[in-house]
Amino acid sequence: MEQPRPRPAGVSIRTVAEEAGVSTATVSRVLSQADHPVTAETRSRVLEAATRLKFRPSHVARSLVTCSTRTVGAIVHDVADPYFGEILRGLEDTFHIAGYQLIACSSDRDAERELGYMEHLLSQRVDAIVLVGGGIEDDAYQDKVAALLDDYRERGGVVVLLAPNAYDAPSVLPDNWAGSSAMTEYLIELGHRRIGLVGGPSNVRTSAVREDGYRHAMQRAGIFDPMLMESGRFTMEGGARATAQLLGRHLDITAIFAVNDLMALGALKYLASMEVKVPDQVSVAGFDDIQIAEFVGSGLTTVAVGTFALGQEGAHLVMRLLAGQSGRTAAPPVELVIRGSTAPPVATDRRAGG
Amino acid sequence: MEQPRPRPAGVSIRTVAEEAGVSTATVSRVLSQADHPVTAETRSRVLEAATRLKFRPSHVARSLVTCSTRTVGAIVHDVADPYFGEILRGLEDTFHIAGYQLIACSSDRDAERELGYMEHLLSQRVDAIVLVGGGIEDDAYQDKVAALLDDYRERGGVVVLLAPNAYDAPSVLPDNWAGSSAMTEYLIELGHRRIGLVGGPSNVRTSAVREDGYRHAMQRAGIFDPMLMESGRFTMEGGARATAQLLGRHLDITAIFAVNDLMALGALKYLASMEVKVPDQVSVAGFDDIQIAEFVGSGLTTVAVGTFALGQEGAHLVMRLLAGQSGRTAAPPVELVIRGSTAPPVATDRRAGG
DNA sequence: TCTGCGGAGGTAAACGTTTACTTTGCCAAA
DNA sequence: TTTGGCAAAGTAAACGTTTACCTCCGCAGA
Repeated sequence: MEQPRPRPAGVSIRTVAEEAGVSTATVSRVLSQADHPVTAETRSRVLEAATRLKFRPSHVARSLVTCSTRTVGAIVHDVADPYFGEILRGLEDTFHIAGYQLIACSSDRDAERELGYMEHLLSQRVDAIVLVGGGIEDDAYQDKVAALLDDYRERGGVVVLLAPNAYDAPSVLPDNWAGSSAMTEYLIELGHRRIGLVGGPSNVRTSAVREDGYRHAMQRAGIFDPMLMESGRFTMEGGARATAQLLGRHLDITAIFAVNDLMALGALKYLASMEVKVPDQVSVAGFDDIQIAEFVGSGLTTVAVGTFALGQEGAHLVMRLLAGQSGRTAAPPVELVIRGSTAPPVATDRRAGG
Repeated sequence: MEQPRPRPAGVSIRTVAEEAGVSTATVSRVLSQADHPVTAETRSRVLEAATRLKFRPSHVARSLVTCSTRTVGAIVHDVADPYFGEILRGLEDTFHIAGYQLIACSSDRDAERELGYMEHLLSQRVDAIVLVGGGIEDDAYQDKVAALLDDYRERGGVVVLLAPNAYDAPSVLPDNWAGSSAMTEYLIELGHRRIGLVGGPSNVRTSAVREDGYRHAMQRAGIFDPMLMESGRFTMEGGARATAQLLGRHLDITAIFAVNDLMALGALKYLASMEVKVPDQVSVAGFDDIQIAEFVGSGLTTVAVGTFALGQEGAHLVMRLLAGQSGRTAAPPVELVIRGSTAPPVATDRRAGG
């Protein structure tokens, strides 16, 4: 199984100690900046020996004794998805400053795979686990997750949520519901009535919450119609397909709200292929405000969740918890970003009797 | 410095051994699937005890003795950049199957930061380091990298390159030069003569290589003009800015070739804001074929490097090397992907006496 | 009956650090 | 001169595994 790598002629702390003519304790004290006093002369002797031998303390040995790996695992749905990429970057940046490493895990929204990753991370003894992707709605899976994570936290592990999840833990969650209903309201205010919703997989919580915000706003305006909803995978293909479905129903849809930017891009692509003008004939709005959103066509109207900042906040929360401080769950505000893909519907009503 | 997490009432292999009434060696043999024989009855006793105690072997202790962390570090320029995100995903997927973890490091094309990450990874005793981003052109930096990595490899570490680098190591490199010259030739064949090049940072090797392919093709056609070249950061903003510069020179540019898709998106954005029609007035081509390329407007013409596959190949190469097999450097072919953003230049020549 | 062998299990020494607990001087105060 | 205290260093026991050896036992072959 394990390829038995030949044990390298290891230069360990002991080698350095001999070279410098001191004990290993002293070397450790110098190299790990412990607060034990060491004379300047001894210190420099150690430092010199260390560089001469190209010594680099083994993080794994250190972890074993300190019970801290200074590593955190982030479980996302897909690193290749810009939304997660950006959050990851936020996490990484602030963790990096504090000397923490980040292990990225793409669960692909697959319960099996996600659990596998979690177990791996637990074995790895990561100091914390950040659940970036939304939880999956599946009882058996949720039970296992809860068992695993409860156990983990009992043993000192820290868990932080960056998306809605059935599992309860400190979190920093953008207000998906508010963003979604606000965007829907905005479209309604523009004058749209037949607003199609392009939703994500029904078993992903984030998606469900955003759909709910839409539904609420539509109902409040008295124009909700379940036929206006369609869902697909959280990808561009998924968005294109769902849009095709929606338009295929001939409901005189004048606006499409996709619950994530990638799906909105798919919608745009489909509309372009059908030669439907955006926003002249159909408005399109997304959610997330990933970086490209600003650069596609005349800009995609969307809900900014501040991906990068979200990651940073998450990392800070993790570190506060690690330091034993009580991490308060936070809910950063979301913000409507109006760009060129939305406009009032055309005044001319194609239906008889307006 | 280190927050001294209270040493958890650890359930270790010893606890399990006692619970099952066997020695730690036996527990280890059962749990690590060693080939030492164990009776079915003992095995099940151990397994039972382990689950009863929720025992999960410590990867860090195991790493200490096996000299293998089953972890590899990937240094990219930016996880939030789709190009790297996709490669990372390819790496992760195939590493995951083999039970390896991936630590993602965004160097931000900063020599200091990259070196810091490398040192961190070495301390961490990762089994391999994958350099995904192109090397930076800076002698002092390159020397340090070489010193670090040479030392690392002497001690059994594996280094793999996924982009051109001054440092020499096994690699899988898409043929950047060929792709770039092929794309330029394609634009020339379409009839374009004034083809602007939107280049990346001059100190990033990948960028330099791609620019060189362009230059070669242009010179071969006898239409090279350094004024047609402009560069910026490898981002959408960078692309937009460089495009603005280029067009500001009034060179009758009819096509723009950006050396990466993100920059091409920036170019598209700028052109849209200037109400320049693509491809009617100006053709735009990119490089990389990131996922969104297909979904922006009528599709971005680009050079596919097979990001995902590149990652997969890279991971396989790493594992071959780790297994002691000689990893042959590979150069997967690139491929022109023609989409809607390119077309022959307009026949009407605005210049007098054309 | 003896020998040898192989299966099943145990013992204990690593692996490379940190750190609680010494020890050793040295100096000031009594 | 003793005492106490403190700075600077050393000793050795962890941390949680793996694994090279060793032991024990039962059984087949001579």
